[in-house]
Amino acid sequence: MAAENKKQDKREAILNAAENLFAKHGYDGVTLRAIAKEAGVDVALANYHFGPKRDLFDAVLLRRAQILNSWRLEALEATVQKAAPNPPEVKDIIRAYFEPLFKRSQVQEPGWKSYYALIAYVNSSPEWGGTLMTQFFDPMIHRFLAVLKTALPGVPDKSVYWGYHCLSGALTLAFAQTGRIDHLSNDLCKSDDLPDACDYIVDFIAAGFSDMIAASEKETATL
Amino acid sequence: MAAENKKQDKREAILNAAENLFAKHGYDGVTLRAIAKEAGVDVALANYHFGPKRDLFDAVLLRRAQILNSWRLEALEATVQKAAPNPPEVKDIIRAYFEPLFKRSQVQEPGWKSYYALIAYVNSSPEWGGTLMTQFFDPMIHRFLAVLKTALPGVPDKSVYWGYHCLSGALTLAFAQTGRIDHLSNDLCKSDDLPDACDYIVDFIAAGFSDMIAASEKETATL
DNA sequence: TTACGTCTTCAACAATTGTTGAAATTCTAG
DNA sequence: CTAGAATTTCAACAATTGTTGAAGACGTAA
Repeated sequence: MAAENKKQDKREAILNAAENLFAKHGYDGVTLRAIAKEAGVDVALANYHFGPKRDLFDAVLLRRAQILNSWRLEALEATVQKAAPNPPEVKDIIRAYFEPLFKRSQVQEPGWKSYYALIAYVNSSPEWGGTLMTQFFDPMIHRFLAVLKTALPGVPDKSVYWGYHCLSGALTLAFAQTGRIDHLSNDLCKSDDLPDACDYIVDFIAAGFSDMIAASEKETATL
Repeated sequence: MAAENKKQDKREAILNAAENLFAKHGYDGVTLRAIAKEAGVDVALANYHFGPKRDLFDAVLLRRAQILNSWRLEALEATVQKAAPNPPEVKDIIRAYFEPLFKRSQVQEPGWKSYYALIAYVNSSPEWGGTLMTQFFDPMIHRFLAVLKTALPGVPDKSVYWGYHCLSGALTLAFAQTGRIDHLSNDLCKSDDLPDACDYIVDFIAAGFSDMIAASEKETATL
């Protein structure tokens, strides 16, 4: 069985090994020899398939990026459709942003977990956070922000962007799965139980945005 | 002038260079030779003062950790005192957690900015996020959580801890100063303008916690 | 089979890594 | 000034790094 994947077997094995190791130790913390060893493959093969080390890193990032974007855009547009012609509820928009990443059955696979940890590494790296995230995820995020603004009439853009910053930070830290929240909470919270984390984070973030509406209403009332 | 700091001049120069470079490129992305060059010092000197590379990394982290903890505990206890015998407002507690890091004049120095970026790197690293952060910051954080719980009566601990997760994620991403929010917002938000970021983040996070009170009251009302 | 293009390994390269012992310099106490 | 200690540099080490060209193994179509 599974005879069809034999051809690109080792190529995929290299990507998997690289994904896992880069996520754990960062770009510079991983050697091509470590990747080759974990993939059960000679060192030179990585260079043959992907070129220099840096290109392999990009290949790992790219492999799952479009899948991720399509999951989220799909959920977002469904939310928009459902509420039309009104704008969706804030919480439904936030849910559309998180749930595809946290509640699909696939995301419990080690491959996706490694990928998430890798995204966390990239997003909080001063070296690549600005450029690589932009390159892979910006169109999806701009669509998300546009929809979010329709649900937050009268709220200044600056507040929305800083709100997104908080959202992104919470998401990034969840992706990192450092086990820190487990330790702090005496294992009341499990950082690798993504579906469970999702509900709490969505509630918290949605409340932050919803409060902006109340604040802006209060402000206009006093004018 | 400044004759007194001559003795430990180069030792400090090594710490400063290491802080700056580790923050930018991570532990494995920096060589001792790069640190020595930036410090204007021979390679061997780092080893003489700090031992192996890993110990230098710890020394960098340790140098400012206690200062940070004392700033925050000071602000927190002042908030507690002011409100006594009642628990403080949620927003005042959050403010005590953020403002010492964002609004002191010192924190605009490049040294502190590098240190913050380094904390961001450590906190979101699966390799060290669990252990190093615990080692340096846990007592302060537990005190903070204890005070926060007094302001959130009836709120389940699990919600509080996940709320802290969101808080920590937002703070960590702000520390990283990747410039991403600048780009997303067309420079409406500046990731290196920490005092400005502080107000928005505090409002957002405080709203997330405050909403827990409303949610728990609603729940008990329906019983 | 044979021949050919793709995939994989082997062996080796120049460069760089963290670390160390000895020499040179600077500081400090008497 | 002098002796001894602390600091700093110099030179070199064994190990590891990413990369490469040639040789081998594999699959496939004639």
